[in-house]
Amino acid sequence: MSLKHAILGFLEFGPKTGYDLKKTFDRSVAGFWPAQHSQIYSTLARLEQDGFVTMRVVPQTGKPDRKVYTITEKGRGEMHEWRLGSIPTVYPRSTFQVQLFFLGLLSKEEALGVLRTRLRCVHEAIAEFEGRIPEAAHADDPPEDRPLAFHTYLTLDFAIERAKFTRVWLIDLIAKVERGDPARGAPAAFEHEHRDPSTTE
Amino acid sequence: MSLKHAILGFLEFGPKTGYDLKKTFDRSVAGFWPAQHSQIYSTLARLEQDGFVTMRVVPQTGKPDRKVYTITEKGRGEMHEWRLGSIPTVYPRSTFQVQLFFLGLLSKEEALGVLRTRLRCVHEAIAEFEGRIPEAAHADDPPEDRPLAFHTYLTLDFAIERAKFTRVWLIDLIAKVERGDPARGAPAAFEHEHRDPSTTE
DNA sequence: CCGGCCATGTAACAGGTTACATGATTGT
DNA sequence: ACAATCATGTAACCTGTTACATGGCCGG
Repeated sequence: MSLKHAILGFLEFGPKTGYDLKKTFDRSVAGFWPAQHSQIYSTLARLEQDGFVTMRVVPQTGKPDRKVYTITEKGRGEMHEWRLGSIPTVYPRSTFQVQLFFLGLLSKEEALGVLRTRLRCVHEAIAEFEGRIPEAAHADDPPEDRPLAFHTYLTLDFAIERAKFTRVWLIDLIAKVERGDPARGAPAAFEHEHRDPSTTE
Repeated sequence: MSLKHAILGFLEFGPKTGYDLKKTFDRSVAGFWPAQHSQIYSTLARLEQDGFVTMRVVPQTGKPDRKVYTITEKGRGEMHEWRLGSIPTVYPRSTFQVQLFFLGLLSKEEALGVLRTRLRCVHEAIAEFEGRIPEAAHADDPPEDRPLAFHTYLTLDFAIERAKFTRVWLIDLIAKVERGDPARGAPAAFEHEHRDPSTTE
Protein backbone atom coordinates (compact mmCIF):
# COMPACT_ATOMS: atom_id res chain seq x y z
CA MET A 1 0.00 0.00 0.00
CA SER A 2 1.93 2.95 -1.28
CA LEU A 3 -0.57 5.77 -0.78
CA LYS A 4 -0.09 5.47 2.94
CA HIS A 5 3.66 5.83 2.57
CA ALA A 6 3.47 8.62 0.07
CA ILE A 7 1.34 10.60 2.53
CA LEU A 8 3.74 9.86 5.39
CA GLY A 9 6.61 10.85 3.13
CA PHE A 10 5.11 14.25 2.42
CA LEU A 11 4.23 14.81 6.05
CA GLU A 12 7.89 14.30 6.96
CA PHE A 13 8.52 17.68 5.36
CA GLY A 14 6.01 19.32 7.64
CA PRO A 15 2.38 19.25 8.80
CA LYS A 16 -0.26 19.44 6.11
CA THR A 17 -3.99 19.24 5.58
CA GLY A 18 -5.67 16.81 3.23
CA TYR A 19 -6.19 19.65 0.83
CA ASP A 20 -2.50 20.59 0.90
CA LEU A 21 -1.57 16.97 0.31
CA LYS A 22 -3.80 16.74 -2.73
CA LYS A 23 -2.00 19.69 -4.28
CA THR A 24 1.38 18.27 -3.37
CA PHE A 25 0.47 14.96 -4.99
CA ASP A 26 -0.65 16.68 -8.17
CA ARG A 27 2.55 18.67 -8.36
CA SER A 28 4.93 15.80 -7.76
CA VAL A 29 3.98 12.13 -7.87
CA ALA A 30 0.73 12.29 -9.85
CA GLY A 31 2.51 10.84 -12.87
CA PHE A 32 3.12 7.50 -11.19
CA TRP A 33 0.86 7.62 -8.15
CA PRO A 34 -2.24 9.74 -8.62
CA ALA A 35 -4.59 10.17 -5.69
CA GLN A 36 -8.12 11.49 -5.38
CA HIS A 37 -8.88 13.79 -2.50
CA SER A 38 -11.55 11.36 -1.31
CA GLN A 39 -8.90 8.70 -0.92
CA ILE A 40 -6.45 11.02 0.79
CA TYR A 41 -9.01 12.03 3.39
CA SER A 42 -9.99 8.49 4.25
CA THR A 43 -6.39 7.32 4.38
CA LEU A 44 -5.51 10.19 6.72
CA ALA A 45 -8.31 9.12 9.04
CA ARG A 46 -6.92 5.60 9.16
CA LEU A 47 -3.36 6.81 9.65
CA GLU A 48 -4.56 8.81 12.65
CA GLN A 49 -6.37 5.79 14.10
CA ASP A 50 -3.20 3.75 13.73
CA GLY A 51 -1.12 6.41 15.45
CA PHE A 52 1.09 7.31 12.50
CA VAL A 53 -0.13 10.91 12.49
CA THR A 54 -1.89 13.29 14.86
CA MET A 55 -4.51 15.81 13.89
CA ARG A 56 -5.39 19.20 15.24
CA VAL A 57 -8.24 21.40 14.05
CA VAL A 58 -7.36 24.95 13.08
CA PRO A 59 -10.54 27.01 13.02
CA GLN A 60 -10.97 29.55 10.27
CA THR A 61 -13.58 32.18 9.63
CA GLY A 62 -15.37 32.21 6.33
CA LYS A 63 -13.59 29.04 5.25
CA PRO A 64 -14.02 25.50 6.51
CA ASP A 65 -11.78 24.61 9.44
CA ARG A 66 -8.43 23.08 8.53
CA LYS A 67 -7.48 19.67 9.87
CA VAL A 68 -3.74 19.75 10.13
CA TYR A 69 -1.97 16.40 10.25
CA THR A 70 1.46 15.94 11.79
CA ILE A 71 3.55 12.79 11.49
CA THR A 72 4.41 11.04 14.76
CA GLU A 73 7.60 9.23 15.72
CA LYS A 74 5.81 5.97 15.01
CA GLY A 75 4.96 7.32 11.57
CA ARG A 76 8.57 8.33 10.91
CA GLY A 77 9.70 4.88 11.96
CA GLU A 78 7.25 3.19 9.64
CA MET A 79 8.31 5.41 6.78
CA HIS A 80 12.00 4.88 7.41
CA GLU A 81 11.55 1.12 7.37
CA TRP A 82 9.48 1.21 4.22
CA ARG A 83 12.09 3.37 2.52
CA LEU A 84 14.87 0.96 3.37
CA GLY A 85 12.89 -2.18 2.66
CA SER A 86 13.18 -3.77 -0.73
CA ILE A 87 9.90 -3.53 -2.52
CA PRO A 88 8.71 -6.76 -4.12
CA THR A 89 9.13 -6.28 -7.84
CA VAL A 90 5.54 -6.09 -8.96
CA TYR A 91 4.98 -5.80 -12.66
CA PRO A 92 2.26 -3.24 -13.13
CA ARG A 93 -0.58 -4.11 -15.48
CA SER A 94 0.00 -2.71 -18.90
CA THR A 95 -2.87 -2.27 -21.30
CA PHE A 96 -0.36 -1.36 -23.97
CA GLN A 97 1.26 -4.76 -23.74
CA VAL A 98 -2.10 -6.50 -23.85
CA GLN A 99 -2.94 -4.61 -27.03
CA LEU A 100 0.45 -5.50 -28.45
CA PHE A 101 -0.14 -9.12 -27.63
CA PHE A 102 -3.41 -9.29 -29.48
CA LEU A 103 -2.28 -7.40 -32.54
CA GLY A 104 -1.84 -10.61 -34.48
CA LEU A 105 -5.29 -10.91 -36.00
CA LEU A 106 -5.00 -7.52 -37.65
CA SER A 107 -3.84 -7.01 -41.19
CA LYS A 108 -0.35 -5.60 -41.65
CA GLU A 109 -1.77 -2.17 -42.46
CA GLU A 110 -4.11 -2.15 -39.47
CA ALA A 111 -1.33 -3.23 -37.14
CA LEU A 112 0.92 -0.50 -38.48
CA GLY A 113 -1.86 2.00 -37.90
CA VAL A 114 -2.17 1.03 -34.26
CA LEU A 115 1.59 1.06 -33.72
CA ARG A 116 1.97 4.46 -35.34
CA THR A 117 -0.82 5.90 -33.23
CA ARG A 118 0.90 4.54 -30.19
CA LEU A 119 4.17 6.05 -31.30
CA ARG A 120 2.53 9.47 -31.55
CA CYS A 121 1.19 9.08 -27.99
CA VAL A 122 4.65 8.26 -26.68
CA HIS A 123 6.02 11.22 -28.58
CA GLU A 124 3.49 13.56 -27.00
CA ALA A 125 4.18 12.13 -23.57
CA ILE A 126 7.88 12.87 -23.96
CA ALA A 127 7.14 16.44 -25.00
CA GLU A 128 4.79 16.91 -22.07
CA PHE A 129 7.28 15.52 -19.56
CA GLU A 130 10.05 17.66 -20.93
CA GLY A 131 7.84 20.69 -20.66
CA ARG A 132 7.54 20.03 -16.97
CA ILE A 133 11.28 20.02 -16.29
CA PRO A 134 11.83 23.77 -15.79
CA GLU A 135 8.87 23.99 -13.43
CA ALA A 136 10.06 20.92 -11.52
CA ALA A 137 13.68 22.04 -11.25
CA HIS A 138 12.76 25.22 -9.45
CA ALA A 139 11.44 25.38 -5.94
CA ASP A 140 7.69 25.28 -5.50
CA ASP A 141 5.72 27.90 -3.63
CA PRO A 142 5.57 26.22 -0.20
CA PRO A 143 9.12 26.57 1.15
CA GLU A 144 8.92 23.37 3.21
CA ASP A 145 8.45 21.41 -0.02
CA ARG A 146 11.63 22.68 -1.62
CA PRO A 147 13.57 19.44 -1.00
CA LEU A 148 10.97 17.75 -3.19
CA ALA A 149 12.20 19.54 -6.28
CA PHE A 150 15.17 17.27 -6.90
CA HIS A 151 13.13 14.13 -6.53
CA THR A 152 10.43 15.44 -8.78
CA TYR A 153 13.20 16.03 -11.29
CA LEU A 154 14.66 12.58 -10.72
CA THR A 155 11.43 10.69 -11.32
CA LEU A 156 10.62 12.95 -14.24
CA ASP A 157 13.97 12.11 -15.77
CA PHE A 158 13.26 8.42 -15.33
CA ALA A 159 9.86 8.79 -16.99
CA ILE A 160 11.35 10.71 -19.92
CA GLU A 161 14.19 8.30 -20.52
CA ARG A 162 11.91 5.32 -20.28
CA ALA A 163 9.47 6.88 -22.74
CA LYS A 164 12.39 7.48 -25.10
CA PHE A 165 13.33 3.85 -24.80
CA THR A 166 9.75 2.85 -25.64
CA ARG A 167 9.92 5.14 -28.65
CA VAL A 168 12.97 3.46 -30.15
CA TRP A 169 11.55 0.04 -29.44
CA LEU A 170 8.34 0.96 -31.22
CA ILE A 171 10.14 2.47 -34.20
CA ASP A 172 12.13 -0.72 -34.43
CA LEU A 173 9.04 -2.89 -34.31
CA ILE A 174 7.28 -0.76 -36.92
CA ALA A 175 10.28 -1.15 -39.22
CA LYS A 176 10.21 -4.91 -38.74
CA VAL A 177 6.52 -5.11 -39.50
CA GLU A 178 6.95 -2.90 -42.56
CA ARG A 179 9.66 -5.21 -43.87
CA GLY A 180 7.28 -8.09 -43.13
CA ASP A 181 10.14 -9.55 -41.14
CA PRO A 182 8.99 -10.02 -37.57
CA ALA A 183 12.25 -11.66 -36.58
CA ARG A 184 12.76 -15.02 -34.95
CA GLY A 185 10.06 -17.60 -34.56
CA ALA A 186 7.24 -15.59 -36.05
CA PRO A 187 4.51 -17.83 -37.41
CA ALA A 188 3.65 -15.42 -40.17
CA ALA A 189 1.50 -13.48 -37.77
CA PHE A 190 1.35 -10.32 -39.80
CA GLU A 191 1.12 -12.05 -43.14
CA HIS A 192 -2.57 -12.65 -43.79
CA GLU A 193 -4.70 -9.73 -44.89
CA HIS A 194 -7.70 -10.62 -42.76
CA ARG A 195 -8.58 -13.36 -40.36
CA ASP A 196 -10.54 -16.26 -41.83
CA PRO A 197 -12.86 -17.66 -39.15
CA SER A 198 -12.76 -21.16 -40.61
CA THR A 199 -9.01 -21.43 -40.10
CA THR A 200 -8.81 -20.03 -36.60
CA GLU A 201 -11.45 -22.26 -35.09
CA MET B 1 -11.17 -2.92 -18.60
CA SER B 2 -8.55 -5.13 -20.20
CA LEU B 3 -9.37 -8.47 -18.63
CA LYS B 4 -12.53 -8.65 -20.70
CA HIS B 5 -10.58 -8.03 -23.89
CA ALA B 6 -7.78 -10.39 -23.02
CA ILE B 7 -10.35 -13.16 -22.53
CA LEU B 8 -12.07 -12.33 -25.80
CA GLY B 9 -8.67 -12.24 -27.47
CA PHE B 10 -7.84 -15.75 -26.33
CA LEU B 11 -11.26 -17.05 -27.27
CA GLU B 12 -10.70 -15.83 -30.82
CA PHE B 13 -8.22 -18.68 -31.15
CA GLY B 14 -10.86 -21.21 -30.19
CA PRO B 15 -13.40 -22.16 -27.50
CA LYS B 16 -12.05 -22.57 -24.00
CA THR B 17 -13.15 -23.18 -20.46
CA GLY B 18 -12.35 -20.86 -17.57
CA TYR B 19 -9.77 -23.36 -16.45
CA ASP B 20 -8.10 -23.39 -19.87
CA LEU B 21 -8.07 -19.62 -19.89
CA LYS B 22 -6.34 -19.46 -16.53
CA LYS B 23 -3.55 -21.62 -17.87
CA THR B 24 -3.30 -19.61 -21.05
CA PHE B 25 -3.04 -16.40 -19.02
CA ASP B 26 -0.28 -17.85 -16.87
CA ARG B 27 1.66 -18.99 -19.89
CA SER B 28 1.43 -15.74 -21.84
CA VAL B 29 0.26 -12.42 -20.41
CA ALA B 30 0.71 -13.06 -16.69
CA GLY B 31 3.75 -10.77 -16.68
CA PHE B 32 1.72 -7.70 -17.50
CA TRP B 33 -1.85 -8.82 -16.88
CA PRO B 34 -2.19 -11.52 -14.25
CA ALA B 35 -5.63 -12.93 -13.53
CA GLN B 36 -7.02 -15.06 -10.75
CA HIS B 37 -9.32 -17.89 -11.68
CA SER B 38 -12.05 -16.35 -9.53
CA GLN B 39 -11.94 -13.24 -11.64
CA ILE B 40 -11.90 -15.13 -14.91
CA TYR B 41 -14.99 -17.12 -13.97
CA SER B 42 -17.00 -14.07 -12.98
CA THR B 43 -15.92 -12.12 -16.04
CA LEU B 44 -16.94 -15.02 -18.28
CA ALA B 45 -20.39 -15.00 -16.71
CA ARG B 46 -20.76 -11.30 -17.47
CA LEU B 47 -19.46 -11.72 -21.01
CA GLU B 48 -22.11 -14.36 -21.58
CA GLN B 49 -24.85 -12.13 -20.20
CA ASP B 50 -23.72 -9.36 -22.53
CA GLY B 51 -23.76 -11.69 -25.53
CA PHE B 52 -20.02 -11.57 -26.27
CA VAL B 53 -19.65 -15.30 -25.72
CA THR B 54 -21.88 -18.36 -25.60
CA MET B 55 -21.49 -21.26 -23.22
CA ARG B 56 -22.22 -24.93 -23.53
CA VAL B 57 -21.84 -27.54 -20.84
CA VAL B 58 -19.77 -30.59 -21.71
CA PRO B 59 -20.52 -33.31 -19.16
CA GLN B 60 -17.65 -35.43 -17.89
CA THR B 61 -17.49 -38.46 -15.69
CA GLY B 62 -15.32 -38.40 -12.62
CA LYS B 63 -14.44 -34.74 -13.23
CA PRO B 64 -16.59 -31.66 -12.92
CA ASP B 65 -18.46 -30.72 -16.09
CA ARG B 66 -16.67 -28.37 -18.43
CA LYS B 67 -18.27 -25.07 -19.36
CA VAL B 68 -16.92 -24.30 -22.79
CA TYR B 69 -17.12 -20.68 -23.90
CA THR B 70 -17.20 -19.67 -27.56
CA ILE B 71 -16.82 -16.11 -28.81
CA THR B 72 -19.78 -14.71 -30.78
CA GLU B 73 -19.74 -12.37 -33.76
CA LYS B 74 -20.61 -9.55 -31.37
CA GLY B 75 -17.62 -10.53 -29.29
CA ARG B 76 -15.32 -10.54 -32.30
CA GLY B 77 -16.62 -7.14 -33.29
CA GLU B 78 -15.98 -5.74 -29.84
CA MET B 79 -12.47 -7.18 -29.82
CA HIS B 80 -11.67 -5.90 -33.28
CA GLU B 81 -12.71 -2.39 -32.31
CA TRP B 82 -10.74 -2.48 -29.10
CA ARG B 83 -7.68 -3.68 -30.94
CA LEU B 84 -7.87 -0.84 -33.44
CA GLY B 85 -8.80 1.80 -30.90
CA SER B 86 -6.07 3.92 -29.42
CA ILE B 87 -5.76 3.19 -25.75
CA PRO B 88 -5.62 6.25 -23.52
CA THR B 89 -2.06 6.45 -22.27
CA VAL B 90 -2.48 5.59 -18.63
CA TYR B 91 0.62 5.74 -16.52
CA PRO B 92 0.54 2.71 -14.29
CA ARG B 93 1.22 3.22 -10.61
CA SER B 94 4.82 2.51 -9.79
CA THR B 95 5.87 1.75 -6.25
CA PHE B 96 9.46 1.87 -7.40
CA GLN B 97 9.12 5.48 -8.43
CA VAL B 98 7.43 6.37 -5.16
CA GLN B 99 10.34 4.83 -3.29
CA LEU B 100 12.77 6.70 -5.50
CA PHE B 101 10.94 9.91 -4.82
CA PHE B 102 11.21 9.58 -1.06
CA LEU B 103 14.82 8.47 -0.98
CA GLY B 104 15.93 11.95 0.01
CA LEU B 105 15.76 11.61 3.76
CA LEU B 106 18.16 8.68 3.75
CA SER B 107 21.87 9.02 4.24
CA LYS B 108 24.04 8.56 1.19
CA GLU B 109 24.98 5.04 2.27
CA GLU B 110 21.40 4.02 2.99
CA ALA B 111 20.23 5.38 -0.33
CA LEU B 112 22.99 3.50 -2.13
CA GLY B 113 21.92 0.34 -0.34
CA VAL B 114 18.36 0.67 -1.55
CA LEU B 115 19.42 1.46 -5.09
CA ARG B 116 21.83 -1.49 -5.23
CA THR B 117 19.16 -3.85 -3.90
CA ARG B 118 16.85 -2.58 -6.60
CA LEU B 119 19.53 -3.09 -9.21
CA ARG B 120 19.89 -6.71 -8.16
CA CYS B 121 16.12 -7.21 -8.50
CA VAL B 122 16.18 -5.79 -12.01
CA HIS B 123 19.11 -8.01 -12.82
CA GLU B 124 17.26 -11.09 -11.64
CA ALA B 125 14.16 -10.07 -13.56
CA ILE B 126 16.18 -9.84 -16.76
CA ALA B 127 17.66 -13.28 -16.20
CA GLU B 128 14.24 -14.75 -15.50
CA PHE B 129 12.69 -13.17 -18.60
CA GLU B 130 15.54 -14.37 -20.76
CA GLY B 131 15.13 -17.85 -19.38
CA ARG B 132 11.59 -17.83 -20.66
CA ILE B 133 12.51 -17.03 -24.27
CA PRO B 134 13.20 -20.57 -25.54
CA GLU B 135 9.96 -21.83 -24.04
CA ALA B 136 8.04 -18.91 -25.50
CA ALA B 137 9.57 -19.12 -28.95
CA HIS B 138 8.40 -22.68 -29.46
CA ALA B 139 4.81 -23.71 -29.92
CA ASP B 140 2.86 -24.52 -26.79
CA ASP B 141 1.04 -27.77 -26.23
CA PRO B 142 -2.43 -26.73 -27.37
CA PRO B 143 -2.13 -26.44 -31.14
CA GLU B 144 -4.76 -23.73 -31.42
CA ASP B 145 -2.58 -21.47 -29.28
CA ARG B 146 0.43 -21.69 -31.55
CA PRO B 147 -0.13 -18.22 -33.03
CA LEU B 148 0.35 -16.89 -29.50
CA ALA B 149 4.00 -17.84 -29.49
CA PHE B 150 5.19 -14.87 -31.52
CA HIS B 151 3.28 -12.40 -29.39
CA THR B 152 4.48 -13.94 -26.20
CA TYR B 153 7.95 -13.49 -27.60
CA LEU B 154 7.22 -9.91 -28.64
CA THR B 155 6.00 -8.77 -25.25
CA LEU B 156 8.77 -10.70 -23.56
CA ASP B 157 11.28 -8.87 -25.71
CA PHE B 158 9.73 -5.57 -24.72
CA ALA B 159 9.89 -6.47 -21.04
CA ILE B 160 13.53 -7.53 -21.33
CA GLU B 161 14.65 -4.46 -23.21
CA ARG B 162 12.80 -2.18 -20.85
CA ALA B 163 14.34 -3.88 -17.84
CA LYS B 164 17.76 -3.42 -19.44
CA PHE B 165 17.02 0.25 -19.87
CA THR B 166 16.08 0.47 -16.18
CA ARG B 167 19.33 -1.25 -15.30
CA VAL B 168 21.44 1.31 -17.13
CA TRP B 169 19.47 4.16 -15.66
CA LEU B 170 19.96 2.78 -12.16
CA ILE B 171 23.67 2.19 -12.65
CA ASP B 172 23.94 5.76 -13.81
CA LEU B 173 22.07 7.10 -10.80
CA ILE B 174 24.16 5.03 -8.41
CA ALA B 175 27.31 6.44 -9.97
CA LYS B 176 25.97 9.97 -9.55
CA VAL B 177 25.07 9.40 -5.93
CA GLU B 178 28.49 7.84 -5.28
CA ARG B 179 30.18 10.88 -6.73
CA GLY B 180 27.87 12.98 -4.56
CA ASP B 181 26.95 14.75 -7.75
CA PRO B 182 23.22 14.37 -8.29
CA ALA B 183 23.31 16.57 -11.39
CA ARG B 184 21.30 19.65 -12.10
CA GLY B 185 19.17 21.43 -9.56
CA ALA B 186 19.86 19.09 -6.71
CA PRO B 187 19.45 20.82 -3.36
CA ALA B 188 22.09 18.67 -1.71
CA ALA B 189 19.52 16.03 -1.09
CA PHE B 190 21.96 13.22 -0.43
CA GLU B 191 24.38 15.30 1.53
CA HIS B 192 23.31 15.14 5.17
CA GLU B 193 24.07 12.02 7.18
CA HIS B 194 20.73 11.82 8.94
CA ARG B 195 17.64 13.92 9.08
CA ASP B 196 17.47 16.46 11.88
CA PRO B 197 13.85 16.88 12.91
CA SER B 198 14.36 20.44 13.96
CA THR B 199 15.44 21.50 10.49
CA THR B 200 12.78 19.67 8.55
CA GLU B 201 9.83 20.96 10.51
C1' DC C 1 -22.99 37.00 -12.13
C1' DC C 2 -20.07 33.15 -12.58
C1' DG C 3 -16.33 30.34 -12.04
C1' DG C 4 -12.60 29.04 -9.19
C1' DC C 5 -10.40 28.54 -4.79
C1' DC C 6 -10.72 27.02 -0.09
C1' DA C 7 -11.82 22.75 2.66
C1' DT C 8 -14.19 19.07 4.07
C1' DG C 9 -16.40 14.79 3.47
C1' DT C 10 -19.97 10.52 1.93
C1' DA C 11 -21.59 6.81 -1.04
C1' DA C 12 -21.88 3.85 -4.84
C1' DC C 13 -19.32 1.23 -7.74
C1' DA C 14 -15.59 -1.31 -10.27
C1' DG C 15 -11.61 -4.08 -10.26
C1' DG C 16 -8.51 -7.14 -8.14
C1' DT C 17 -6.77 -10.28 -4.13
C1' DT C 18 -7.18 -13.88 -0.82
C1' DA C 19 -9.26 -17.43 1.33
C1' DC C 20 -12.73 -20.91 1.64
C1' DA C 21 -15.09 -24.94 -0.51
C1' DT C 22 -15.81 -29.46 -3.04
C1' DG C 23 -14.35 -34.01 -4.91
C1' DA C 24 -12.72 -37.65 -8.04
C1' DT C 25 -8.47 -39.19 -10.64
C1' DT C 26 -3.69 -39.79 -11.54
C1' DG C 27 1.11 -39.98 -10.61
C1' DT C 28 5.31 -40.54 -7.09
C1' DA D 1 0.04 -41.86 1.77
C1' DC D 2 0.36 -37.36 -0.45
C1' DA D 3 0.34 -34.05 -3.75
C1' DA D 4 -1.03 -32.42 -8.07
C1' DT D 5 -4.44 -32.03 -11.80
C1' DC D 6 -9.02 -31.21 -13.35
C1' DA D 7 -12.92 -27.93 -12.76
C1' DT D 8 -16.03 -25.20 -10.73
C1' DG D 9 -17.39 -21.52 -7.86
C1' DT D 10 -18.54 -18.01 -3.40
C1' DA D 11 -17.47 -14.36 -0.10
C1' DA D 12 -14.94 -11.01 2.31
C1' DC D 13 -11.92 -7.63 1.68
C1' DC D 14 -8.92 -3.77 -0.07
C1' DT D 15 -7.86 -0.13 -3.29
C1' DG D 16 -9.18 3.17 -6.32
C1' DT D 17 -12.76 5.94 -9.27
C1' DT D 18 -16.71 8.84 -9.88
C1' DA D 19 -20.26 11.44 -8.43
C1' DC D 20 -22.78 13.89 -4.97
C1' DA D 21 -22.82 17.43 -1.33
C1' DT D 22 -21.95 21.97 1.19
C1' DG D 23 -20.85 26.92 1.42
C1' DG D 24 -18.43 31.31 1.85
C1' DC D 25 -15.00 34.36 -0.41
C1' DC D 26 -12.66 36.59 -4.23
C1' DG D 27 -11.51 38.13 -8.89
C1' DG D 28 -12.90 39.12 -13.63
